[in-house]
Amino acid sequence: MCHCQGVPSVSQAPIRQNSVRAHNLALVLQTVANSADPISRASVAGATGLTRSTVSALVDDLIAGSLLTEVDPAPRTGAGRPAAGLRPAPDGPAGLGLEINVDYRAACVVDLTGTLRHRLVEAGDQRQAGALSALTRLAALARHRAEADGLTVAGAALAVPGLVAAGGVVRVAPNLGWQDITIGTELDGLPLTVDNEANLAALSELGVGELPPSFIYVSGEVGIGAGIVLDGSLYRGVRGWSGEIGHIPIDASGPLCRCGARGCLEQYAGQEAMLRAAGVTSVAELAGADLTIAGTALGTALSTVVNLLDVDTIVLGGIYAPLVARLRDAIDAEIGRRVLTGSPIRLRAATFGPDAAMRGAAGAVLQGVLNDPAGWLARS
Amino acid sequence: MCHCQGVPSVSQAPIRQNSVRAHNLALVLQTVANSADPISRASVAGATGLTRSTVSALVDDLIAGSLLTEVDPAPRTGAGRPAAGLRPAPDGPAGLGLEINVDYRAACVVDLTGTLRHRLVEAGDQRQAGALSALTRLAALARHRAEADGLTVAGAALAVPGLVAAGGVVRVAPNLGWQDITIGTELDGLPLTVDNEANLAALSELGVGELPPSFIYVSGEVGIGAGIVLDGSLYRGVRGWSGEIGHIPIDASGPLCRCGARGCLEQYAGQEAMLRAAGVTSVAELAGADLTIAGTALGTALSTVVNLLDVDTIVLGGIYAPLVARLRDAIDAEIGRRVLTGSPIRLRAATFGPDAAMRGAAGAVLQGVLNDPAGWLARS
DNA sequence: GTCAAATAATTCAACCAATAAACAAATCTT
DNA sequence: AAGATTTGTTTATTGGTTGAATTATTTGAC
Repeated sequence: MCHCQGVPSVSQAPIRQNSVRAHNLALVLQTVANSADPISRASVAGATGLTRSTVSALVDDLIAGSLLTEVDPAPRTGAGRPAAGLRPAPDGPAGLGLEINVDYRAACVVDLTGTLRHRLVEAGDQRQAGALSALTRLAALARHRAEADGLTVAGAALAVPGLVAAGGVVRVAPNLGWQDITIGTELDGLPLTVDNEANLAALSELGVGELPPSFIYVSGEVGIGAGIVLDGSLYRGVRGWSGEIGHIPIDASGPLCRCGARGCLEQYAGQEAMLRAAGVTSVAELAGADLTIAGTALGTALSTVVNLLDVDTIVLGGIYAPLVARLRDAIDAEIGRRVLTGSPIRLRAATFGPDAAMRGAAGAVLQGVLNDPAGWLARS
Repeated sequence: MCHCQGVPSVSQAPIRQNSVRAHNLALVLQTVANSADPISRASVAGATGLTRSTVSALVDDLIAGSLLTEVDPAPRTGAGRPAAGLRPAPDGPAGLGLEINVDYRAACVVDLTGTLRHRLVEAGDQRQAGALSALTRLAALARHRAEADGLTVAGAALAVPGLVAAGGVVRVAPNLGWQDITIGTELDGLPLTVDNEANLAALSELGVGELPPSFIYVSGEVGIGAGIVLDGSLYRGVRGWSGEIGHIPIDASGPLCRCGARGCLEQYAGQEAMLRAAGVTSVAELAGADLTIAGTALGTALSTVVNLLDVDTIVLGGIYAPLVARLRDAIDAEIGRRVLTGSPIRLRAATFGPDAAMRGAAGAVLQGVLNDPAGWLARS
């Protein structure tokens, strides 16, 4: 019948008075969290558009719930009563970030201030049976230490190098040899989310520096994956399988790829291809090699991504992070040639290096609290 | 300082009581608009989660503002007082959709029920000076006719085959020979938005049929563009230049493209390439031709898009729309080979054919009203 | 044919949360 | 020491939703 008006863009849920408070609690909490320095109630009111009295009431709730704390007033500027500074509480909820990869498992705890409180890494081949229960033990240890600090772990997120479907099901993780492994949505009573390693690594960059609203995080490992952040939030795709850029065709007559096609990106910029081209055996040795071939292939593939999505920032992570200086020229040249709009692209190395996925996982948990502090406060 | 929590995902604006009403008005209006049949206040309450009394109050406002009307009750089912049916009003706000292309200009008026009320098309080369003022006259005529029907034109949107920046500036429209043309944000006192033709055409598909939340609209014309709809809303990119898929590399040793690279998609599936390959001179004759080369190239490029964005629906528009049957096999084969996740992809022809961009433009205006009915009601 | 049951829609008192304005607190300026 | 200035709290008011009671209108049963 009526075609043209499209699907609703207003969220499906009704707004009641409760939702107003929930929204404004999140607004106040995030305003404090995104401020570099301690910030006063009055400044929060100014930044959000809420009145000072409303902010005071909301802040009272947030302090009572250990989401904010008052700190000593910032150095004062002029006349007037000195402000009480607000900061995210260092002793409230914390995020438990987990990662499992081919040759290590890891867990970390990050508090609301963004501080890494604990970091546990265990090397070793994870392609064995029992890897998951070892990870569970590691997670329990990290949680125990966090709770000894007075933190309350709000949830856990696990980064996996593979395709993850809803409900914590790993459809396939080729390098781990996993297929249709159900990890579930709970870990020792803690809510658990499982997500692709590149997606969570991309989240770790959100909030770093100048906050680009949209960017692509490219994760170079054995395969090549991408985390796509659009307008400030991670885009996961219909089934959660976005960002598979490893098989963008570079040259139809190129080398045969394990996927069956010829000349995929992975055959030029994948870990093994780069090692082979450079004639070395370890990733560390790549720092001294000529990476023009890989850089050009990456630039070609990223041109397609930029032409399609019009993003202006690309973050290189995984094995690429320490190699950005050597890759930049070839990538820039190719993007300059192929991106029609001539947009300048900012290319930068991942901030957290090998910890990116784990840090992003912990950050994802904390995001949940920041986006719904009312739900956190209402927990029994 | 505090890194990991990321940018706020809660909208920056505070919610006050006004916003509650504004949101719920939109919720009720959209619930009615998205219902195939007339729907009762009670059903709206059930669907939205609001109470019947709240819905009644909101509906009163919407009816008073000519956004909804009561119609005869639907065939009743059992006992009880019969419901009064609600429908979008056919005599309220309307959207004015405009399009300018190489060889025609067009205007249409669509009302809130999705009905096309007027459609004006003028053939002729638009690459001349004065094309814009001719379009302005056509728009005025369409508006005049709509107002003679008792409609109130809420705004206008113009589809242009080129890159459009903020503020109604056409950065470049190669086939029109335009460069840095400022069209502005107003047309005879009406709010005007200017957007890429493929973007608006994509919007025309939103709300058709089973409402896929994410899809790609591919517009085949002289060049090839794409409109990207993710999670129910159009993704425009950082500068509004998303969807440039015409120059995805298909074969590094292929024919030289006007962009300077070799083997771009446009060289296989662009209008001129297809005509040349088929040995015909008009688009209509393509219906009888072998389109395997174009289909394979399209399939290769779309595989990249699907691997990157994990969308499950692709709509083929422009010159591709009537050719879907002949293109499908080659596209499907290529996607089947190259999309690693093995996801089934739905491929379908555009619903509105050559009117897609114009209809989408009108729809975009109506979307604005549907998303902010309170703003519409508050106009003086 | 009348009454009970069922469903739709409206009315009204209660409640929740934000607002605005007045007030209290703490510091700076002169 | 007095006034200016800014922060933070208190209190009455307002807007908007809720929930229960009420009215309206039909079907079905006796």
